[in-house]
Amino acid sequence: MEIDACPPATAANPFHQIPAGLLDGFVRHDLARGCLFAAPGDVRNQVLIIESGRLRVYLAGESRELSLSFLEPGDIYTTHTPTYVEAVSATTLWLMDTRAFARKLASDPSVTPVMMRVLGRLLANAVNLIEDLAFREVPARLARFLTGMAERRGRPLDGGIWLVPLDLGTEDIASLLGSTRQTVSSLLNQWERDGILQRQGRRVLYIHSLDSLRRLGAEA
Amino acid sequence: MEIDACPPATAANPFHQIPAGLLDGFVRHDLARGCLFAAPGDVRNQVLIIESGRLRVYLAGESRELSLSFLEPGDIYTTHTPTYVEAVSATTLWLMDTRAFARKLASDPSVTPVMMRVLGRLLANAVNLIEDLAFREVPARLARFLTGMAERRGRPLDGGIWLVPLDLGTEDIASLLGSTRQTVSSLLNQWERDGILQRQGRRVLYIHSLDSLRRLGAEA
DNA sequence: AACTGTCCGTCGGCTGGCCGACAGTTTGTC
DNA sequence: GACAAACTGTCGGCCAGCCGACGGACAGTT
Repeated sequence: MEIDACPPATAANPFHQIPAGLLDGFVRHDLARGCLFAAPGDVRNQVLIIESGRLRVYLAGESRELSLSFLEPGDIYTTHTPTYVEAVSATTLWLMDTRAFARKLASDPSVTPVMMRVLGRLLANAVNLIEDLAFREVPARLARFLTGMAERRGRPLDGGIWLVPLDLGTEDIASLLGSTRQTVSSLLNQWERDGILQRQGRRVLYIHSLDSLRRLGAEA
Repeated sequence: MEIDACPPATAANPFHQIPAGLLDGFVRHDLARGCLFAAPGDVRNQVLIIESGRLRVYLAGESRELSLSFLEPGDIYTTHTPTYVEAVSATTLWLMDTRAFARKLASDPSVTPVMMRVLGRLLANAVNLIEDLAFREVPARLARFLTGMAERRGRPLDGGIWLVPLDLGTEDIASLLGSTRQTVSSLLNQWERDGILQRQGRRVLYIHSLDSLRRLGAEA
């Protein structure tokens, strides 16, 4: 699962690496934690750039939600797509109307490659998620999610053990995988019994055999 | 299902409505029927414009394939995403390297909106497909696919009946929906027995009750 | 300590729909 | 018009995993 739930920590805020000219015409805006910023069906289409905080992009069905990605400082997104966007923590971002942005693109071609890269990355993420949903079963998705977390966030300890901070509840993980709390719960406990991993409290995960997880993730 | 398996029918080949300047720098190329044109992991990224014929864009798992879209004359695509692209029938297309195309974009800003629209449409399709896979069951997906075809391609006849050209086999439809031939076949036949629709040969579909289909598509 | 809200583990039932199999039908080709 | 190749309809077996239910563990709060 290539969901970007947990990008690598960077010392500097990547927002400040954005070329100054790009922000011309954007308006600064603050969102409180928990604020729903956009929903499918909104008339206004906007381009947004995150300065600080964290946004969650997700789809909602009858009784389930599926998270597509988490936006972090420096990320650019557009509400063109019919998704919900919600502030997971207090967030500062810069906004511009899609129409106005299109005019900006026409007048300043240097913006184009940035935009292309943004769209390309969104598209690649979406395709990866489609592959997961269409071809992989829940155990494989969970295993891939965990190995991804370990690679991005984990710290290796002695004896091939990895310490992975994990500040998501069972339900949150399930929502990232397009599965349910119960299924994820029983898989995690099964693997704990198998000695593949170990949960420590609610925020920390020890992975004893990353290889086993990789094998599980490659299956099906 | 908003998959663009079937863009709006136009009397003339839509390829010839493409502004002449857009093709500058592209190279004409012919593909035989069945030819695999691109696969994930290819180093070359290309932009392609279809002149005639038909291409299928798809993902492949262990033993199943999922079609993302069928490309028809006038369509533009880019192999940026890790997908397979295959000629379903003999196809003539115009190619350009992504790098070169980026330079073209920079020098001729009028191309940008076209490209943005292409990427935006791909992204919207992908998100819709994710929603379908995550939240909707096969009957709802099929119903939405059919109503989409009717809206885009269909012609209303007398008595609320719609004539919808449909040159896809059962298997093709199933692959667009992430389902199987058997399931789609039995659903279509069930609905035919219910009087909702009627298949005429392999290329034409009559929809007697678009409302029923809409209701089926809204379910789950 | 009792009360309450939130989260986790586990079980059994139920079902959507995948899969294999096979027969029947249409289409294309020589 | 005959033969192959490709497509379609249908059935039954089977299983991943959703869903509801319930009890236990851990906070807080009074």
